[in-house]
Amino acid sequence: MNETSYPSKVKLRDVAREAGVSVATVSRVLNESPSVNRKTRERIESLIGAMGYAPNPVAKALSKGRTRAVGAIIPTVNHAIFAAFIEGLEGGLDANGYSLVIATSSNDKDLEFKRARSLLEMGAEALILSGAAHADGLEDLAQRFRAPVILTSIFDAASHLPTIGYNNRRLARAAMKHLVELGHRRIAVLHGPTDNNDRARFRLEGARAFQDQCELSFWETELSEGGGAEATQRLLLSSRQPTAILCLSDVLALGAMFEIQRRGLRIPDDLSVMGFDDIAWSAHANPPLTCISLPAAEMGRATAQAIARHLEFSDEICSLQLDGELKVRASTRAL
Amino acid sequence: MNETSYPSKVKLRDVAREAGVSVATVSRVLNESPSVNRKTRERIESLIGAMGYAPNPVAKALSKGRTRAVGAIIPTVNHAIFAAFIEGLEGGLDANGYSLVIATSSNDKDLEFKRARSLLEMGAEALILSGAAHADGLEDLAQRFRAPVILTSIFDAASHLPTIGYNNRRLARAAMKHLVELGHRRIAVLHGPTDNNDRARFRLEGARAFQDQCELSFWETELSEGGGAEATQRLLLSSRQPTAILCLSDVLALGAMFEIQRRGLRIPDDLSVMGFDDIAWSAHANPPLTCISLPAAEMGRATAQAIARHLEFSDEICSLQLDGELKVRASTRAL
DNA sequence: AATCGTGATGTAACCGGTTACAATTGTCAA
DNA sequence: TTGACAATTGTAACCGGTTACATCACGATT
Repeated sequence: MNETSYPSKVKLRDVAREAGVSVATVSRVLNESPSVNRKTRERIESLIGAMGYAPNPVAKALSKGRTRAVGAIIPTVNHAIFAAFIEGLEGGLDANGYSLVIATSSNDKDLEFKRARSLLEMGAEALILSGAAHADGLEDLAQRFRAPVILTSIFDAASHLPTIGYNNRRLARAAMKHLVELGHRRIAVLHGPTDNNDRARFRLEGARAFQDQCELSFWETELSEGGGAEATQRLLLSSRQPTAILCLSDVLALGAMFEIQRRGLRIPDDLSVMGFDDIAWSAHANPPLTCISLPAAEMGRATAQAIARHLEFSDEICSLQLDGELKVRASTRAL
Repeated sequence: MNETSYPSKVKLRDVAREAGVSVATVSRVLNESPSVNRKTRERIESLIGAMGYAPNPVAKALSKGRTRAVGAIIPTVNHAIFAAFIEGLEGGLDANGYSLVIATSSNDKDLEFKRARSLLEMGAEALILSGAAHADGLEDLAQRFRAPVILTSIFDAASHLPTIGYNNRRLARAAMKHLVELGHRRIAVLHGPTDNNDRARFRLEGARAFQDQCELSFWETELSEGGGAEATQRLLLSSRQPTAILCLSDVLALGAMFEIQRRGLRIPDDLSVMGFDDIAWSAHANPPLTCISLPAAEMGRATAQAIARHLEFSDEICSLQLDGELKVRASTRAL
């Protein structure tokens, strides 16, 4: 430490002066321009290290017209599946030199629009959203800022915006198929709010595809463990008891399992329970939860990759379908 | 829509030209300088609206020397308690016109240091960390960037950096006290990794305070539901069975409950279980989990407030102790 | 009438980088 | 010797705002 305790921020020009060259040359060294003499480059590089110079990213952003920031708006970070997604996303962006700015929408389209505007005004170079349904004008807005929009958590080949996610409808069908193949014919479907949440709607549609083959009942509730418990309580009081419950989100399944066991019923002997997401605890539940497993973290990484490639090399952002997977564990049984 | 589909970004100077004034005047209108003639101001304001002008935040940041971005580094977003914190933080910052940039450290000090550097180099005006233990030099680094550092999830009046959080030691003592008052004398304490995690260590110390009054055993495991299940499995095989398990994180408690019930034991009849955090599902578990409830979202909001006030009005950031609360539910019983 | 003060606005430097273009130097072939 | 050319480096405009300071018009004061 031979520096003063508060080295007033060293700038490009300071390095240049010290090195006896112009700012342009130092800038070239920083930007790995090939046309710098090797000795000069080395001298400047060591000087940069010695002086502890770090380029001001704001100035760089202004002159390059690039912020290297990406904005993501998710309904809530407080939900394991989004958290896993964010984790993958942040890791993937960071590895490519981008930073992630997060905002939450609480599934409110207007709020989402506001947050989108502020992210874009902040300089976000791309916008990551969840689901397919958004406020009118959001797309125009992003276009005005020339920021690509990527929809996640869903896959829709027909969407004119790129989607990176799963085919929720198909996966819900796969879940139903599993239950039906086990012999279940009376199935209760628990799901979160469907307005303002198209993923929930798609999953619901997938489940409904089996309406002819079995007796389905649908129970909407708040998307939380409490909601799962509450809906289960209701359905256990209904006249025709199901033999299986399909929860279109694992958090609902957790609540359902709690409630079922609270009533003294056994899973899967008295009632099969199936989830959707495969969040961290699902494999360790009692009994381990059969569910559709979604690669949320991978979705985050894939999204990061696609954005980085688009922003760096103008590669088109292609929709990408990630495969969910049926994880048969012990919470479902054949009738 | 009488604009072309891609209105090439309108700038301050465009508005100025259109209004027939200089850029300075328009800038004054934007910055609410009082010395602008009312009629001029109104004309410019309406023009700003009509032209859809939005100031470039990067340019503003460069000239003002302010980015209005705050960086937070948390171990993982994929954990309900951090997620709740982030939610409160993001909301609080947004309300004050700041944006939140998130990075994760995986409880790795070196990685945390790297992430801190990149956040600061990005222009973060403040740095929010978790816990008290950080890489050497991190504080110097932040000082060099003149960014205040706030430690969260802990409260330590003696820390020379401001801390906003709970007294983990005291709260762990409160948890133990509850169990002891219920008559428990053989207690197993489940906890996550303690190296690189001082919050875990503090909680552990708090629990250890009761070492004289009762027989304690400590079980370290991975901080996850799986870890909780695994440790519980081990401890249920041990020779001296505890009458109660204190889990120093709710996720561990969830795993523990699953495992206990998997073994056919009843909670709390055969074994009391207590948690620490009070995450979303805890109140709905079967049985509802007795635990120490931490106001994580409030911690986020308080942190946002403190930072905003510091950055706006240079108010000193004061340490703030938030009170956890013992929530007695049904997973513990008197012996 | 000359001076002064005040409110409103303009001018231009500045924030800290990037980069097009100009300038300089040295090398080599004609 | 000299012109052409390549390699290196410098100059200065530019990114889009902010703001200190200068300027100007106009009514009030003496």
